[in-house]
Amino acid sequence: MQFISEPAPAIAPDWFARPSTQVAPDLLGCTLVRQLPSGAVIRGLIVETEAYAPGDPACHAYRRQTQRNAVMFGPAGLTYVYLIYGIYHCLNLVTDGDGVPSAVLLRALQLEAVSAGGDRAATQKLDRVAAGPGKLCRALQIDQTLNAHALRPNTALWVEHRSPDCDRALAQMPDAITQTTRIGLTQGVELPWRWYLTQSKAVSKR
DNA sequence: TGAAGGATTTGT
DNA sequence: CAAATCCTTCAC
Repeated sequence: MQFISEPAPAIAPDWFARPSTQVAPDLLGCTLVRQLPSGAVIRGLIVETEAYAPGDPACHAYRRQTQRNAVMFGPAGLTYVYLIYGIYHCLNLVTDGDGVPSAVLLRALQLEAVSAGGDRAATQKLDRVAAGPGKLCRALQIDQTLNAHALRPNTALWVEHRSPDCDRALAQMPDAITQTTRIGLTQGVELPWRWYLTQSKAVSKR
């Protein structure tokens, strides 16, 4: 079953103004849209997310507000992009109310095939290109210059709602979404705040 | 001012 | 399992 379909309405900032643990699973099946400076557009279905919340020792904002994590304390609907291990970038979407530091990490996308044309090998390869938070940002050419970006249609980055078909399919199938623990953390390891589309071939490894 | 370490990925 | 690689954070 494929969830990719026609462009759906863009998600408004208010939609993100809920706890990250609610937004994270709801983002599955939505489409992340990146418009490059050249005007080229890359679209990908969100297939894996993680939530970070207040009181969560793994959250960058756990200790206090700093210059880096400041955007997480702000209003919902903004991006939080940071550099990890000096090599990769990670893309978060800020959630919850103003003053409540929380966000959802986008861990994997199923990229929309532009001209795959039923090529099995090409499709399999495409499934791995954005499978992981670092690879996702590499594929979409996302770096710190996109930090604190407001998600709005026809800007550099925005998110579109699930298609009606996708929404229906996820609602009908109880096991369509898997909830489990987060990856790569040293703290908050036990919290089951990672979600992914169970059947997706584009989720991150490990 | 310095040192430790990280929400990752890749190759040995 | 260790390297790559650099920015952020915290300690002194």
